[in-house]
Amino acid sequence: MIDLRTLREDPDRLRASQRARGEDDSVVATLLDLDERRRGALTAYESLRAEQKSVGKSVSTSSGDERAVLLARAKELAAAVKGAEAEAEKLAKRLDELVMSVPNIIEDAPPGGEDDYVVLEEVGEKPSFDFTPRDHLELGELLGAIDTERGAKVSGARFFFLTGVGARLQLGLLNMAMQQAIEVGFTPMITPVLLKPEAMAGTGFLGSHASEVYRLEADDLYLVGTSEAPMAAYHWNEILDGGSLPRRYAGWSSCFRREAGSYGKDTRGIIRVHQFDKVEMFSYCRPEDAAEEHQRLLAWEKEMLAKVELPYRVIDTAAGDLGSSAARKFDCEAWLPTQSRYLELTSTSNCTEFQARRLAVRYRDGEEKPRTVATLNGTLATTRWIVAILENHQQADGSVVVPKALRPYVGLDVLEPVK
RNA sequence: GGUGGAGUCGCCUAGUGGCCGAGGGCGCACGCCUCGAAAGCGUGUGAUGGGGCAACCUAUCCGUGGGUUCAAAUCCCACCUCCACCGCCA
Repeated sequence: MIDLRTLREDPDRLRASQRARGEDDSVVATLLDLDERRRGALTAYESLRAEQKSVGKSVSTSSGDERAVLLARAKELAAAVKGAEAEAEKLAKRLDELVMSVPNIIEDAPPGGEDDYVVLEEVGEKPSFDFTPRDHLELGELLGAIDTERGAKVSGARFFFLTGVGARLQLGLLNMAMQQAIEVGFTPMITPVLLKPEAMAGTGFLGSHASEVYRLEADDLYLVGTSEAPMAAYHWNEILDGGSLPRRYAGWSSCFRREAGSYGKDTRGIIRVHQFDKVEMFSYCRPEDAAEEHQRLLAWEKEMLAKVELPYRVIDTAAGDLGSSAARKFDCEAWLPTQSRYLELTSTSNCTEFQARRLAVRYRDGEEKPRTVATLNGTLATTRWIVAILENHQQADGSVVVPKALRPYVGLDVLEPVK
C-alpha cells in the first residue's frame, strides 16, 4: 500500500504515476478528502473518549446524588462515544479500502502499456541451425524428458511429468541456482506453498490477480504462485535490526497458477503450466538502497543466464504492465528459435516499501524510530528455462548439449534421444 | 479429531470490574560512585494513529474478534496459537 503521509505531502507524484500506468488520477483527490474527514472524525472521537474516561473515574469516587448525576452524564457520553467511534471507523474503513486499491508509485518505469517496454540490452547470439530445429516438446519427448500426455491424463491440461533427463535437468538447474545464491550470501529456503488468507492478502496476490490463485476451500488456504509470497510474509509484523540489512533469501518451491483467461495461449509443451518449480531471490533492504539492490538482482539473473549460455534480451517493463506492488520491473527474455520470439525467463521487481508497509515489516537503527523496509524479488531459475535450453542447444540428431556450467549438476554432457 | 492447561511491555512475572492511566524483576540506556571497572544507587525504557516548529499532548494496543457495563487485562461468547495426553496416520 502507498504511504498516506507521502500522499499528503506530494499528491502530484501519485497523479503522475497513475497517468503513466494508464489509470485514473482522480483517486488522489478522493483520497485526500477522505483522509481529512477521517482525521476530523478521529479527533472528535478522541476528545469524547477522554471525557468519558475522566467522568467514569469520578463515578467511582462519588456517592449519593452526585453519583447519580455523574452516572447519567457517563451514560450519555457512552452513547456519544459509541457513535463517534463508529463514524471514525466507517471513514477509516472506506479510506483503507481505497488506499489498498491504489497501485505502487512507479520509479522511472517507461509510461504506457504492455507493448511499451524498452529494450535495455541484447546478450548473446541467436543460434543458426543447418537443419530444421525441433521445438522443446518434440525434443523433450525424444529425450524421454517431458511427458505432457500422461500429465494431462493424471491431472488435466497444462500438467506434465518431467522424467529421466528432464527431471535431472530441472534438479541440476535449480541446484545450480541455489548454489550461486548461497555463494553470494543468500540464505537458502524451502518455503511453505500453502498460505493463510491474511498472509496471501498481505503480499498483494489477492488483488487484481486473485483469479490466478488456487484456493483450498475446505481449509481456507491458498497455493502460492511463487515463493515470493511466503518470503515476503516471512517477516510479517517484525522489526528487523537495521544492521542485518540487506537480508537476502533464496526460496525453492513449487508454484501453482490457475492460468485463468489464458485459454489457447501457449498450450503446447511446458511453457505455460499450472505447476512448476522455481528458485526465487527475495531481498529486504533500506528504501534508499532499493534501486541499487534491484540492479544487483538483475545482475545475478544475468549470471545464471550466462551459465546456461542462452541468448536473451533485457526489457524495462512499461508502467501499465507492472504488477500493483512493483515500482519498476526488469524481465530477461530468452530467444526461442522455433517460435522466433522471446520468452520471459526471469522477472525482477522493486516493490519499494509498498509490500512491506502492508505486511508491517520494519527495521530500526539503534534507538531510532522503526522505518518500513523495501522489498525486491527476482527469478534465478524455473522449469520454463528447460524450454529455452532444449531448443537453443539442440543438435541435428535430436540430442541436446548441456551447457558447461550445468554439467556437474546434471551429471551429463549431452542428452541423447531414447527412441 | 478428542480432552486438559496456557497466552500480560524484548524476556520472566504480579494482576478475580474503578487505587491498572498495567506493578515488580531481568535485560538495555544514561547518570552517580570509581584512577578505571565490577558491584551498588538513581533515572529512563514499546508500538501505532492524530495534533504540535518543538518539548509535549492525546487515543488505541494485556493472543484475535465480538459482547455485557457509566467503567474490562479482569466477566461472557467465538476463534487462533502453543504445551501435555489420547486416537488416527505418511
